[in-house]
Amino acid sequence: MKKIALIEDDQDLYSLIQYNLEKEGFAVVGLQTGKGALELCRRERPDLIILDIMLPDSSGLEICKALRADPDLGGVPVLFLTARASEADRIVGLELGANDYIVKPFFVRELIARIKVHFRGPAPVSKLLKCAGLELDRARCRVHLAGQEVSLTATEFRLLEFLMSRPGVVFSRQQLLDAVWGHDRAVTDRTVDVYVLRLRQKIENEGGPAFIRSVRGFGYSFNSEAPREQLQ
Amino acid sequence: MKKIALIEDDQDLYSLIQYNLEKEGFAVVGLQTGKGALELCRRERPDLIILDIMLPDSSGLEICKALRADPDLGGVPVLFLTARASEADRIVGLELGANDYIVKPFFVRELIARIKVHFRGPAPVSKLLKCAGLELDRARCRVHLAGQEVSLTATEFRLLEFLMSRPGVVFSRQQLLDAVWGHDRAVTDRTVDVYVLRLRQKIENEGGPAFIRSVRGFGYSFNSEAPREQLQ
DNA sequence: CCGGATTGTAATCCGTTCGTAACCCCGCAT
DNA sequence: ATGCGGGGTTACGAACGGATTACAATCCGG
Repeated sequence: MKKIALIEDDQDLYSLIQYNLEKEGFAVVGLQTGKGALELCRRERPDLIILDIMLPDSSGLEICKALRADPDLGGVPVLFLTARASEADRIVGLELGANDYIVKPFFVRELIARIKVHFRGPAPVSKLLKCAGLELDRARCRVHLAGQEVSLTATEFRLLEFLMSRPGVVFSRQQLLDAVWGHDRAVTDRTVDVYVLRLRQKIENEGGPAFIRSVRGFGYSFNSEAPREQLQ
Repeated sequence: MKKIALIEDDQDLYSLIQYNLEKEGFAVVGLQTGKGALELCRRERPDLIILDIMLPDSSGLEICKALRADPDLGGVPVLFLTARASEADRIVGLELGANDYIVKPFFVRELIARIKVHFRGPAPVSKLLKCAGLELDRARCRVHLAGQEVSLTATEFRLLEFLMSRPGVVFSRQQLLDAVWGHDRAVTDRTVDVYVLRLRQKIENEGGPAFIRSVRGFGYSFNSEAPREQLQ
């Protein structure tokens, strides 16, 4: 569960935001003054900080500057929430290191949506395709079968990737050629057979599940139906 | 130099934004229609995409969805620029995968500031990248192997830094050229081979770990898998 | 302005991978 | 049985992709 620090002096607004954040499943820690904000963040290590700029005892801008200077908190997204709407204010806020600048009045649900943008992470999470002991890691271009790495060639990898990304769907040889080899390439459709064979030899160690299913007269598909031992 | 794709049908607004982006040192590629936007992005590989929602021939929302589904472009920040100001519109836009949602009319300098937020690097990455005796200090631009300093040229350093910052992820030669050399430079992709070789000669003293992995048909990656002595 | 370092390209070498053709095998319909 | 259509399997030459070397162009400090 993500933890959000909320620094906002207006009691009503504080409660409103807190209520909505908690409804969304976030943990909220916060203050209605600016004084202890830095210490709070150091102690609580929030995943994101919502900062009012005009606080009675100190400026949100100062707090932001201090946060950015802190080696432990420098990477935490800061989101300004303020009534100061002028172009100059916005630019100062953003250039000071804030990740977003929201002007009051604002829509609560937009605030939530913007918070979620930061948690979506710029991390192009390595998309893993998994099925019954078979794991394909797109980012790493690697395939593991029961924990053991299987070495595939580029074409084998792309073919398996395509089939695994649409489990159960049957593709004709021509469709596979278009998708994996490319429309422009002029390749015999029997080539697909050979690659399916090569894949099977590598990932279907005998006794194991039959991952690739031949559909007579139509083509091939990745076996989504709990590909346990084929009992024929 | 960062490259920005601008999809905006209004001619005046397009020119205004283009002028200001270029003044800030960004390279701008763009279209005034939505039709070829996806192809443009696939071809140009921008670092950020500014997208109008209401285009004459297609919807920016659709383009965004397609961008997010593309494995190569899914990680590129998308910034909506639109007159649709309702709460529902904003939420749809942000939840569709946009990284920011700016309502017209807007301040040009705020747009620039928000773009820079994305380039500040969402990377709260540590200044020191380490892996099995290899240490790269971003701030000092120095590399140590088993305590000994290794002297790298600027290009070698940037290439190693990029690879080490995303261990395990495989990058095509083109991606590496875009990231390390920059989009604008016209460089053969074979050049990457040469730099990988030079790096290997400097950091892979024989008998030691194999840090850079060649992935035939795909590209190169930094070896994250506990690159201990190769036992062959 | 010189000389070394750095950068990018071209050319070569070599093992791997690719794609095809040919053949085999199986199930099915006549 | 027999022929046929479609998939499985094998083998092989061609093409590709990556490593490596050599070299020209450019940068940069003295």
